[in-house]
Amino acid sequence: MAVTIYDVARHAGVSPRTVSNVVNEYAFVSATTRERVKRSIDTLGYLPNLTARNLRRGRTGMVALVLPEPLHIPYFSELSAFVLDEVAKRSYTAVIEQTDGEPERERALLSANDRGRLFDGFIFSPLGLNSKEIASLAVKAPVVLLGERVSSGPFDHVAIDNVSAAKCAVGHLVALGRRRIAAIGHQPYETGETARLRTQGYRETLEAAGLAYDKRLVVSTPLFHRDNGAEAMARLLALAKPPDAVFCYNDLLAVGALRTLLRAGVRVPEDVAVVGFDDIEEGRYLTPALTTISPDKQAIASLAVKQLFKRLDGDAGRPVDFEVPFRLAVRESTQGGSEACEGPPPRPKAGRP
Amino acid sequence: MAVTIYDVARHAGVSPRTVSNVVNEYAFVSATTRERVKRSIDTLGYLPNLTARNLRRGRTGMVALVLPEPLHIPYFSELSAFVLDEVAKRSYTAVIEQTDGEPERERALLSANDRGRLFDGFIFSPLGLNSKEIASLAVKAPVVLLGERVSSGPFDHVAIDNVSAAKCAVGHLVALGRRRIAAIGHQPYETGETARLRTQGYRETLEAAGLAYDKRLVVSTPLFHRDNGAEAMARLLALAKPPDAVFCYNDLLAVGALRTLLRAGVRVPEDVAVVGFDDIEEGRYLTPALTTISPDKQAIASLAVKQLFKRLDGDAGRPVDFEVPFRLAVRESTQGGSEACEGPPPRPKAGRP
DNA sequence: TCGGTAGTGTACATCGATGCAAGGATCGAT
DNA sequence: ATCGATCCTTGCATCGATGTACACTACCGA
Repeated sequence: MAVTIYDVARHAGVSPRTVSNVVNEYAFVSATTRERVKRSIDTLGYLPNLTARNLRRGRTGMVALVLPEPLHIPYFSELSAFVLDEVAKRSYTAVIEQTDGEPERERALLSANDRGRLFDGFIFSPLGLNSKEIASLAVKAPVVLLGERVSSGPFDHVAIDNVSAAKCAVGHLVALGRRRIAAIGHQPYETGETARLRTQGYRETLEAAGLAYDKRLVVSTPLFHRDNGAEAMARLLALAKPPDAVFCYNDLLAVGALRTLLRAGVRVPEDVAVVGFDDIEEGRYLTPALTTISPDKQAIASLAVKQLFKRLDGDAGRPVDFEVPFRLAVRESTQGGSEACEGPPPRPKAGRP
Repeated sequence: MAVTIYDVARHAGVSPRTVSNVVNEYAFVSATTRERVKRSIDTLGYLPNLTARNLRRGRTGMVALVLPEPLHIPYFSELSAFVLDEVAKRSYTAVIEQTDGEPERERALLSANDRGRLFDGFIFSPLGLNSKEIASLAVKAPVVLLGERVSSGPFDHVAIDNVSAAKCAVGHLVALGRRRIAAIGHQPYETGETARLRTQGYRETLEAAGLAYDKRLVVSTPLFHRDNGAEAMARLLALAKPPDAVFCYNDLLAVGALRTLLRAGVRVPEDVAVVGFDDIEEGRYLTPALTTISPDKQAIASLAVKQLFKRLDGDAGRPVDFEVPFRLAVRESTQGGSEACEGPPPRPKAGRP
């Protein structure tokens, strides 16, 4: 039915191998032959069967982008758009897998128990599995981790410096003269490494500024969604002494917090300033527009994909950690002038010992 | 390296063919053999090589979800999440392709000039190609179209009734007593079928209510993004007689419009009521929360995927049109009581003549 | 004249699974 | 004892491409 390499070979009067050589741009094919074959290919409308090619080459031609949340979470959809593009540039196919943070699903995907070694490599944003579990998985394909560092695990890793970023955000609030600065999004769970780092940055900044660390101002949330933010903010407003600023661990929490504030008639930023994290597009169109930590998502995508393909091409060097640049995007929800605090330069950080 | 069917066969002392029979749950395998093979499979950790299987079966095991906009557009990311799940349920892999509405890219994907018949089927949300062009493509794989109907083309089709939905939205504004109702999102372009239908519903509702159709209140936008909405709203506010309500052709436009209104100190809904279209999560957390037409996205995804798989399973019946249910979600941006107007029941509409 | 090598093209095996068709085994019926 | 039918298992070919190894032609320098 479909045109195969044999059909082309017959039509051009050469062997299938020669057709293959032309298709793959093997150097030693005479100009004449090459032209003849190319004409046959065009005439017949031949397209290589990628399944066959991949079987022969021992690859699947696909990499998975494993996400801990459904695609409708803006941070991940924005990131995914970049990753898809980067992968497509390399004539590979990227498949998005949604784990919903379920450890079982993450395990299954990575250890390829799921669809049967369907992927040549993984870009993995873990949630359900903690560092040790991930490191202990016997994964055969290259994996690049996104997000929190798996300490000295066998994987490459791309992440923002969460402590610095949190310091940047909270420092901004301090500089604006805020004194009761709350935090929304702490996670006392096993997998909440991101949250822990951000809380650390928050705490250190307060202490450096001579502000007391008040437990009641740190609200834990099970997830990082809008409704969690709304609920957390409600709890903060109910305090005897409510905060005059909030640092939300992501923009969705901030969206929810803002909603609660505005519904309660609290003025933002006059009464309460709000800072988010992620810089999703949604935040720029809020009223007031959201001040937020803006990680370079394009950089995350391109560093991760680039590193993954290095591994696919056989690079067997030590695992590498990349630190992704970020900046504070100051907008109306804090309104201060334009504080500058930026992350590191856009390049690799260091190989690990 | 990887465990193959031969390894299992040797280990279990049977032929590869028998292993295959067990894996594929062929009926006539003795309980004893089946058990033995299964044990070997577990012991060795065998996983079928899907590439090989697909080659043999003449399939790729993949379907493409072809989107006209990047994934970070909320409507599409929400829809994609559903589609991915539906496809995964069927042990197939869904791949998201972003065309950015480029006709060339759409053409290439569908006519499989791109990656070489990589997909067994397509769920295609067209933008760059118009009805005729799509219909004229010589696509071999089954295609289910999302969005505007390709009149009597050879494809199955899932869409909302845009005219009714627009009527529902505008009718709601009329019922609230609004008299100068604007529309944002008209598209005089060749591919703007969605927009045209919505404008039609808008216009018919006005006329039915005895309100004049005023060209100046209908603002065209090149795209359906937030900034287009913001800009369009600014233009409307600059009119000598600004509107007292706006019907936006999607929620992103409404987000932008709302932003402009709030920045200008216009009260919503008191001075201007706003209705959107799509019911993205973002709208529910706006202040004021966005009234919007809520299409059943889960239904879109499941109808489209179900129909696609019918085709993959060999159903060669006439092309079918599905009409997707919708409802008006009344929220703060119009604030009226709870108008009810719903779309059709959730089932197939009709086969075409 | 002969060996060497660079340039072209081909034959055959192979990647890992499944379709096909036929070979045995078992059992009941005649 | 023989025949069929049913149940179970297998050998071989095949899906469409590419890796390997080798054959053949020119042309080079010795």
